[in-house]
Amino acid sequence: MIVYEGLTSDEVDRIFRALADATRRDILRRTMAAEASVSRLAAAYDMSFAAVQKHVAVLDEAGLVTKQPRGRERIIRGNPETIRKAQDLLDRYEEIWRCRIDQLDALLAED
Amino acid sequence: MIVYEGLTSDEVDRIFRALADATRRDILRRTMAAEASVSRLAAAYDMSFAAVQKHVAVLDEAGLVTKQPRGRERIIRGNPETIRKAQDLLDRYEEIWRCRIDQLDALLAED
DNA sequence: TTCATATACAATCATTTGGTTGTACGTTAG
DNA sequence: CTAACGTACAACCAAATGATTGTATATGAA
Repeated sequence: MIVYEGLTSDEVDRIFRALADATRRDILRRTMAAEASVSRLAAAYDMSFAAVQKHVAVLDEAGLVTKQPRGRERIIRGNPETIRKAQDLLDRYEEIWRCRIDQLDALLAED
Repeated sequence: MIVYEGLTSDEVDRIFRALADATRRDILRRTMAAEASVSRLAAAYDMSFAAVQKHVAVLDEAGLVTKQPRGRERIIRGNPETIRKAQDLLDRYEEIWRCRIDQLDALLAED
């Protein structure tokens, strides 16, 4: 069931859910600035490697980062394309609001 | 602990978490287009009134809608201000990415 | 006043989430 | 080859989420 921007409702769920955690947002920030391996990322946080690994998986399943094998490492990179899709979704809500205001203005202008 | 745009990390959590559910996004869409009471909203979904009431509460706590008493009803309106804040947050990630690309370009230009 | 409506809120329950530890496997360095 | 490193994944646990039903309270209409 396609909803918008070629995204299903579940995919949108995953994107916003992935963004709803401070650790994941920080991982996203880091990997947008520079690629990093999972273990490199894990070193930055006060939690187990497996926990960070899971956070990366959530971001990956949302399409917010990509995971590319390189030797024994997995290189994580932020994916600006999905960020853009999220922005487009938010734009729609603003647009809906503007339409309402325009209608109100039109109504008032009838006087 | 202020993070950005006058929002704490918890507040950002709440905004994205609230957006990570199709029913809540639909409530947001409706209330951005036109104000509605909780019972009016509840009539639109195949779930209990209490469930919809909870979804509205999640949106309210995130600041994505406002709840204003009017008689025995509560009038719900979408709040474009918080949508804008979420957009600003996403803008930052794109900006971080652009900086990385600029640095790469600069590096390549050194030849 | 009386009754229906709109909301609030508590208790409950199944599922998901965010974390842990432990084990296994592939890869690189010595 | 062996040892260390990086990752994958399963099992487990506490807490949060998304839904339910039931009860209480306030408002509006008759």
